[in-house]
Amino acid sequence: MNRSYSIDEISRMTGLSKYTLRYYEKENLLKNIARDEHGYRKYSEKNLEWITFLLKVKKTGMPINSLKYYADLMERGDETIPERKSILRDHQKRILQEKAELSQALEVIERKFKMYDERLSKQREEEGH
Amino acid sequence: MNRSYSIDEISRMTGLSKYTLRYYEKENLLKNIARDEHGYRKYSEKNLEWITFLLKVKKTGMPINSLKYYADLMERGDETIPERKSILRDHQKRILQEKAELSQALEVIERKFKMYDERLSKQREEEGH
DNA sequence: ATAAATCTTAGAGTATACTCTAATGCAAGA
DNA sequence: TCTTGCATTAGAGTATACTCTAAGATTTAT
Repeated sequence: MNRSYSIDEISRMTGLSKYTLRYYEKENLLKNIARDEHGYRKYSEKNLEWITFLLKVKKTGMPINSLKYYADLMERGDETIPERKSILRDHQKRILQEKAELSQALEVIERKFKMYDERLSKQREEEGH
Repeated sequence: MNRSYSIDEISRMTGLSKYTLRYYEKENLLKNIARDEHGYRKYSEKNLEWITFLLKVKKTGMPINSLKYYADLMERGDETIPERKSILRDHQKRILQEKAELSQALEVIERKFKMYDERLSKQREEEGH
């Protein structure tokens, strides 16, 4: 099972437009995409896995530039693993900070809800008298 | 204590540049900012509170347009509280989704770490023999 | 007195990440 | 055969959110 996927299949599977897939390739975020005898892109399982990983990380705020750098490291082989780990560790930290930020925002919103509910019930009281 | 703050003080307190503070005002995200006798902005505590709230929410992904709409609702008075609550509820949902996204990303990154560590220890084994 | 801070409007510039068009051409399916 | 899908390059357009400049004017601080 060494199956490959067309750009349209990958587009549907990842939610990225074909434009974006070609753009990522041009920007060197996606490398080593095979071609069939007519020059059509043939994405491998490995390609798909990388895209999936990339999207997960990108969605959590890693900019394309950093991902490009990471992709370059991957291409350079296993001796770059320590540096890749270090990039991921940094991103991990940012994710944790971001989670803290989100929790704080949830608290702030909860407080607003309470404030609004108090105001609304006061209004109803006044109407009742 | 009805103290007010200059644009420079607010800038330092919020981390927003003066440009951005003026820009937010122009975009109607910030309203009812008083002026002194020379036309200088005098931010009230209320203004500051709103900016703080706005920033917390903005940092968690609410676009300026939505915040502008929210600010408009605030201006229209208490009868818009239900709609404001609904906006905040929607944003709350997005934050929870985002938190889930972040947790998933953390897992993915953890998996990568393990993969890398295995590869590195295999390398060391091979060197050992 | 001089430098630094404030104000205004209008608009240009920057950064990121797409998104699409144009023009051209090959290939496969109904 | 005709439509649809794929390919290319180069560049324009969109959206968001700033960020800064210019030019002129007043005010405040050293």
